[in-house]
Amino acid sequence: MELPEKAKVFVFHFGEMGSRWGFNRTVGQILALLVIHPKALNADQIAQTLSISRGNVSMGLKELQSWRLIQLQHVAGDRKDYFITAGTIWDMAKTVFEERRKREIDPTLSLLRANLLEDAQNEDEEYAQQRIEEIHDLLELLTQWGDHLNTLSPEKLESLMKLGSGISKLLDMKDKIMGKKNQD
Amino acid sequence: MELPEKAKVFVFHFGEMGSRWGFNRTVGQILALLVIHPKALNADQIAQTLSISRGNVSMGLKELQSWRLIQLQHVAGDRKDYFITAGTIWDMAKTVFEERRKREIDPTLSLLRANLLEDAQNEDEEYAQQRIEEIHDLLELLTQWGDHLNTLSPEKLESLMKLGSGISKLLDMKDKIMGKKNQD
DNA sequence: CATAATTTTCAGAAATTACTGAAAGTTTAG
DNA sequence: CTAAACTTTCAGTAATTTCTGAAAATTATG
Repeated sequence: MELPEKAKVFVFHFGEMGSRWGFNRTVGQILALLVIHPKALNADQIAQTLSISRGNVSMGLKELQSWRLIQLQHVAGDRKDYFITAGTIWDMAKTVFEERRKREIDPTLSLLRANLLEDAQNEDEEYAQQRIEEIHDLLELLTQWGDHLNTLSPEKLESLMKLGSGISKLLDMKDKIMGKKNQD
Repeated sequence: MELPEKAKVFVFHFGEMGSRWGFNRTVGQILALLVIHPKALNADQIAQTLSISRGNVSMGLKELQSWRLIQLQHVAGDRKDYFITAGTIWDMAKTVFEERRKREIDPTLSLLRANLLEDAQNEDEEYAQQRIEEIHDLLELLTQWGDHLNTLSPEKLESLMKLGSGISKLLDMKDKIMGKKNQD
């Protein structure tokens, strides 16, 4: 399957960006291909289109499934496994945020929780302790906030994001009404 | 300089997580070390403490400066360059978000902008075009939102994040008051 | 159950990324 | 200007990651 020029540019770009997004070139390319392709594709089609080995495609698809970004789709009368992207672009973005949090924040948060309670032995350790605690609190806040945002419907989330500078006014408004009860 | 056990755990963990955060092991370790160390450190101290080569430290410090996460500090009576972390943990988190956006989103946004305007030649290209456009819109929205959040004071940002599920109510409130003017 | 179709695994090869340490470059002091 | 103190660069090496392709495992068909 030969891709149109524009599609190629898109796919190669995803390949190049892949490593910055947490996966490798091939995985990036496979994802890009599935994103722009209207119909489900099987592993051989992907391998042939991207000129990569069958084994590599298998590993890439596994990786993308672990990210919950693609899903299997069976095609009637065909024994092969076909794949499509999981949900809308918006869904995928949410998933990426969640998965990245799992991989980039959760391990650190666990470690800090486990190591946080013991007290410091001297002044230097006291300082270290404090900064580690700050990191812990920040990561915890971020995590909780991410959870909350994830419970919002796409519409609400979108309208929140589109508030722009309105968010500041809204916060002021809330403070007035609530009488700054939650201030610390 | 020998680190206390707890500090070691922290530093090594940052080293291991480094690659997930967009830099390498050494850079992660140097950052962690500077975060928990109360005083500024010079390159030799860092190299010795982490048991890595002087050249590697030089490259790592350069990288961390390009991330705007550390800054030079001169120590009176000493010709060596000393380094400390740039700002509070909170400041650093903001910086990381900004820098990651630059590295992970901006290049894609540029490409999509440049490639978005031409029209599709057939049905398949039309589909690809639409999905690419969705990605473009999403990235643009994310970027703008990030910009807005960055203009908020740390206090306001924190109070926004601490709203939790209150954010949903606040949005409803706003819709009522504004008469859903901005709805699309 | 046998066999054909398909997917997965994984050892070795290739490609990429990170690190060392010595040489080159820069800055400061006298 | 010269020398000493310090930093950066970078060629070569080491470590890590990715990729291939053939063999093993799995799944479906008759």
